[in-house]
This record gives sequence, C-alpha cells and structure tokens, in this order.
Amino acid sequence: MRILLVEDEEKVSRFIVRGLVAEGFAVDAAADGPRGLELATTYNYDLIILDLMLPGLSGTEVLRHIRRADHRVPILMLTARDAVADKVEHLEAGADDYLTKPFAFAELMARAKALLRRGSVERPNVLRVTDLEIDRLSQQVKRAGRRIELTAKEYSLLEYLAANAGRVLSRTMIIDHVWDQSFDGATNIVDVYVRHLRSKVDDGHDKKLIRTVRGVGYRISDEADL
Amino acid sequence: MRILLVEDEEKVSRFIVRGLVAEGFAVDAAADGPRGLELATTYNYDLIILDLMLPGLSGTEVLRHIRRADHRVPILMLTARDAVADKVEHLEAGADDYLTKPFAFAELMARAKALLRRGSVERPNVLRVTDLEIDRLSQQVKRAGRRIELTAKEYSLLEYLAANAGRVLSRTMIIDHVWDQSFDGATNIVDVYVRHLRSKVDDGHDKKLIRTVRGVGYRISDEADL
DNA sequence: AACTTCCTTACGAATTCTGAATAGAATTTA
DNA sequence: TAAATTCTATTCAGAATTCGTAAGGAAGTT
Repeated sequence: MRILLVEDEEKVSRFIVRGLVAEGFAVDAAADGPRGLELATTYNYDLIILDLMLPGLSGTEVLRHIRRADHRVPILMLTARDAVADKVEHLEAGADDYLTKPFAFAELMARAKALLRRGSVERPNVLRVTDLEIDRLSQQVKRAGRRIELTAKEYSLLEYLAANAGRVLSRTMIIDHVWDQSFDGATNIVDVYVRHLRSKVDDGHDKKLIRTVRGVGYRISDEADL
Repeated sequence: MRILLVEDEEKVSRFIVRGLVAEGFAVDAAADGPRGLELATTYNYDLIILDLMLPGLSGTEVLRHIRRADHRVPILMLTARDAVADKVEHLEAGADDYLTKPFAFAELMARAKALLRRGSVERPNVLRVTDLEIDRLSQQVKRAGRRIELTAKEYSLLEYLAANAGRVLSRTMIIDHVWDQSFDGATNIVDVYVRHLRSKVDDGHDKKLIRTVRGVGYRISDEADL
C-alpha cells in the first residue's frame, strides 16, 4: 500500500511518515504543493494525505488539480482547527475526509484505514494460501502453524502477493506497491526479495507457493497450474 | 488515560488540569463550547469534564451534540448552579455525574475515577504480564514481588505497553500517547525511555518482557513468540 | 548545591536493503 | 540439435537504516 503525504512542516511530516512506515506502508513525502501534485499525477497512490496550508500551491489547488485529472484516489485533508467553513468547501471539492490539527496519530491511522477500506471490495484481516497464514493486523506470518520472521519489506511483498493470490504480478506492479518512488530504473530488487521470501516461506516445504511466470512476473498460488 | 476538560474560566481550568496531570492523566483543555465539541468528536477520550456555562455554545448543547454523535464516553458536568431541575435535565441528556462549584479537587478526582472505573470493563486497575504487576490506581509497579521505582514518563510508557500487551506499538503511537503530539519525528526519545525501562524492569531477570520489533516498534509480552 | 527528571545528541553495533556480478534455466534462432 | 539470446536465480559486499547505549545539558525540586 502506497501513500503520498503532502506536508510542509518537516517535523510533522517526519512524525507521520515514521508512523505510516511502521504500519507497513510505502510512503512518499512532498514538502510543497507543486511537488505533491507532480507525485500525485505521476504515480498511483492508494491514499493521499494533504495539508491545506502549503507554500507554492495551496492544498486546495492541489486538490482541484488532482480531481480534475480524474484521479479517484482517496484524499484525506489536514486542516487548521479554525477553518471550519473551509471543510465543507473542500469536501465538495473532492476530499474524502479531513482531520484538524493537531491530531493524534492513532486518529489519522484510523481515518486512513477507513478510506483505504472504503474502495476495496473487502479487506480481510487474515490472508490464507493453503497452509500459509498472514495476519494483517499484527503483521505476522505462519506456515503450517510455524511462525515465520520477516523483515518489513519481505512482509510487504508477501502480503501483496497473497492479497492477489492466483494473479500474476509484474515486477513493475510489485515495485509500485511495495517500494516508494525512488525505484524507477532497472533493478532486480524484486528478484532478490522473492529469493528471500522463498527461502523463508517455501524452503523445507514440499509445496512451493511462490511461482515464477516467465516473462511476466510472480504469482502466489496453491493451485497446481493456472 | 485521556481526559478532555471544557472550561472557560482560565484559573479553574489550570487548577484542574494541573491536578489531573499530577494524577497521571493526559489532559486536553478547551476554553469554549465549539472547540470542546470538536475535540470531543475527533478524539477518543476516557472522560469528559464539562462546564455548563460556556461562551459560544453552552455546555448543555455540547452535551447533546456529543450524545447525538453516539459517543458513550463518560461525562462529568460542572456547574455553579444548584438547581435540582437542571441536574435532572442534564442527567437525562446524557451526563453521567454532576458536581457543583465550588468543589474540592479531591472530590472531582473521586468522581472522575468512579466514572473511569465504571465503563472500564476492559480497563482493569491491575495489569499483569507474567511476574510484572502494575497497579494503575497507586501507579506502583512490581516485578517478582519487588517494588520498582519509576518516573512519571517511565510509568506512563510501561502502562501503555502493558495495557496493549502482545501488540506491537510504533514509536509514533507511543509518542502520541505518552508525550504530546508535535514531537520532532527524528527524536529517539522512545528508544531512550525503553532503555530506562529495560534497565529497571528487565535487567537482572532471565525473562525479558520488553521486546523490539525491528522496523516497527516495541511490544511487551510474556509469550514465547507471537 | 545536590538531586531528579526529562530530553537531546552522538556514535558504535546490528540488521536490513540494494546493486552488481555470476551462474543457471528457458526460449528462440540458426 | 547446437548456439545464441533472453530471462531468472543466487550470492555477496558495501550502503543505508535502525537500534542500543552513554553522556550531558536544561529545568525544576529538595
């Protein structure tokens, strides 16, 4: 899951980014409006968190531009406490929810998750592929009942594969979801991490779950062949 | 434990805030009705202390709005009036208890604690993690029967971890809960306090209770591995 | 002044991330 | 079929990040 944060106050930005990353999201941060708009229109985010008061280009304008480009990405606005009148305006302009500063991070997280849930058909908390079990809340993974220790990136990749079990995911799509914008060029990072995952998830098991689809990408699946 | 105080008289407000903070609560104060209502509906408080006579929006109205939003948070009303009729009216409107000014702080505290206890099916006064015991009322901590002296911050951190035993808490969540928001995202204050706690709680014991979950945060747990 | 508490800073250690290099497998072409 | 080509697997080492810890300063208290 990839999130864009557009926030000029560096302290606040770092604070939020840190929390989101710990929750397992890939986060891009922009410190001003133009940069935020550029990122928003260049990449596909699952959620955009947008501060209203920005230098360069106001959050309001960024919001309008994004919506004009017909991006349906959920947008969570951050507003100053006294801008009550603004709220209505922005919600009409296409924001999906708002939060007044200062706010507790847990509150931001709750609203963000609510927005992320909204669009998706159903977001089960536990993913299962045969004897592989992924608990999204605690970010814990088991295979055949045994706990598997994964790093943040490994978990993020496995979750993405498992959430799309049966479908082939290209390296590009994988990078897009699991890594942040710094990965544009040619890299074999996906291959390397698939290797890591296989050694932890498949090695020692008869049934291999992570499969290569030559020329396309990777797929996790319990089915014999698709 | 988080308390919202809505009180316009600054002297009274400061007096109460100071007392509550000394008792170990995290307190937000609002000086008028609209601000109080906004805070009340935005965050989850464990208790709201609400003055009846407020500028902007009366306490009565704030009370109704909160209840209309179906918040079940306990509400303790403060008023200078002594009219029995009012009491009934407000209790019917959803207030849980009532205190007439002037009052002794001890009495406010007693009623507040009573209200906090009442709703707290899942907020036991004593937290236990194996041989670690945390008494929330006296704020006393024991490990293996031996008393442990903690500073206010240390206690607050430990209590938060123990209240969420088994769950991983991110640094951001911890800062949010134990410190004020708007902390520089780059600080390692949590790490430092975890260190303090470990030296007092875990050092000298075979079983380490406070665990690091790399890339995510910290967790207190007695289970071998979760 | 001595002590306590809170917080920052700094730096080494440990772990994770990443790109590159090489080996190997599958597919296509000759 | 053999060779060439394309794609994937695996390993490894340095970069980057994260974590643990010590030391010390600021502010308040005794």
